[in-house]
Amino acid sequence: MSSEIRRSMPLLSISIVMQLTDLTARQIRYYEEHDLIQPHRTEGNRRMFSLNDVDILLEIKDMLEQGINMAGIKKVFDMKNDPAIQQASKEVISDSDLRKILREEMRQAQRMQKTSLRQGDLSRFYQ
Amino acid sequence: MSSEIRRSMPLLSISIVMQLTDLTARQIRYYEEHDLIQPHRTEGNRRMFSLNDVDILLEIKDMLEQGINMAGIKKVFDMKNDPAIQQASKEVISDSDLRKILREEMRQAQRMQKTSLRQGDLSRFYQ
DNA sequence: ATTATATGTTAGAAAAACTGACATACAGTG
DNA sequence: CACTGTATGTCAGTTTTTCTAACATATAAT
Repeated sequence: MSSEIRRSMPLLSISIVMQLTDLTARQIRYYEEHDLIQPHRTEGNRRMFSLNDVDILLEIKDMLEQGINMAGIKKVFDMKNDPAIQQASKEVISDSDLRKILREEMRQAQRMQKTSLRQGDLSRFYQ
Repeated sequence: MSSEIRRSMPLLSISIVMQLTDLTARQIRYYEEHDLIQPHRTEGNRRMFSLNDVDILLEIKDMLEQGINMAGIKKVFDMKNDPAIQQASKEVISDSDLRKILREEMRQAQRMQKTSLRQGDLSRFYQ
């Protein structure tokens, strides 16, 4: 999809992403360390972020504020990328893991709603 | 207009603008020197460009390739910003200046067409 | 032949970003 | 209560990026 290509263009330096997300450089790098984002690198090894990355960072921020930890956030993103898990089909996640995630999601249900809204926050920056 | 605000947000470093426009840093700074763009500055004095700036740079590039010089480009932008000149009304530009510009525009008419298209080139980067 | 224009190149300085290490607040657990 | 793990702060030393200013140069205009 060409719109994916656009939104995934690595145009933004870390300082701009800090402003856009209100996260510290430390936090952004930490989330990368945990594989939640994979910013592009320049020849000189500087991180370059796409608008997609910024969206993801805003989601991470919201979920953290809701008390979900890295592991939980990772699972949530995994679920997004693989709808199969929603059918509880061939997923490689243990039953206890799955129950844990679902329980968490239940408990945070209303606030998750707020998260979904928050996701759209960045739309004002492109188009 | 809020869409103006979006497109005028200074998000891009000069190296990214170089990639996007295929201009050198020297060229970009030279055009700024001639007041064709006014990039924002960080606290540390680094230039930060908006998508609008990039569009303008692409227009400058096209016009230069068509043989229009800085002065001509300046006038073209002035005309854009002040539609009054199109009516040849209260403009502060001398008659000879005006004739010169118009002659230039005539001669480059077909290619100016191409320029207008070129302006839209960047649309693929936002939305 | 001279001048002006647009751009290249270089040097030295300053800002921004990187990694890695150590510090710490807070939550959860035995 | 002491202990541990998690997410983040902070600092040091280094590298990359960007800045200005100056000088060089090719091409076009006079």
